[in-house]
Amino acid sequence: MFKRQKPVRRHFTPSSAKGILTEASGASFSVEGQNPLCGSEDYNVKLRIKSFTIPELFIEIPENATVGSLKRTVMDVVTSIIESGLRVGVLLQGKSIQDDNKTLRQARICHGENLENIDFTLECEAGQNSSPGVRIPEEMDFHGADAMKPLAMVKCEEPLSETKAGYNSQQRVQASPNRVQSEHGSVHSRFEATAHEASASSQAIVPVASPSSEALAIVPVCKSKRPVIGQRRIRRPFSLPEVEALVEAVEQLGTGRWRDVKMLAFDNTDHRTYVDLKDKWKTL
DNA sequence: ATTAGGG
DNA sequence: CCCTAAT
Repeated sequence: MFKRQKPVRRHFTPSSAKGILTEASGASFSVEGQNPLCGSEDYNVKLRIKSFTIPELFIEIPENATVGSLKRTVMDVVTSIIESGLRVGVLLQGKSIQDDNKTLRQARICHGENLENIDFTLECEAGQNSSPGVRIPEEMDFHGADAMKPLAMVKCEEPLSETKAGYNSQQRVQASPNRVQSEHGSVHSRFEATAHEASASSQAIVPVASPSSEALAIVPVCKSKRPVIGQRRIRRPFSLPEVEALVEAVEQLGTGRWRDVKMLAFDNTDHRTYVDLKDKWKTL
């Protein structure tokens, strides 16, 4: 007989998301110098970020997994990136601009400069500032991801430590435009996922790019959940696909077997516990 | 660790 | 979603 498998903690490591500017050929912001207001010194630099793209998402999932679980896995990765708290970084010519007090002009982000190589990066917060009210934009625009070039892969490993509490990482990721290449090798690892009969296990690895230099030391991952204990989880309304998956699972298993429902339909969805599923069913 | 319900 | 008593 087999005992029910215990829930495995999976780590989807969010690593990075890069902001790319796309416009015609790659970079996508337009810089214009105008000076509507003042004198000769007042130019406005217009930077338009059309979309944020996740450089490369590397997911390893068994062939017998369902398309739905694949989608949820991807969603989980993306969500955890956002959920973990993000900070914006600016890189010009591959160099990270650290001094927040510089004016754009001092940082050379201004009219007359070559702004073809500016990058906006999204970095995970080191866990300290988790604002309770972090919202997850349900409609973040990630299109165009396939246009990116792989940069570096980060490997996510299962922390030896047990709890999520211990990981605050500054996983930062960078993105660099296609032109920037780094010569880092890519490594990836898998997580132990428990697979069961038909249950699908999946591991997701998120790549990170380490661009130019120092700024990014990549670190494992923080389970995306903030280490802060008593933190109330952010509210994440069930999406239609989730509701459908829940309904289908309950149709098969019935009520009262939430752990199985979780395994059947949400096995790779870390943020939905069987208690959550039970609660959702209650409100349906 | 799970289930079942109230908070 | 959280908290918990009861399994």
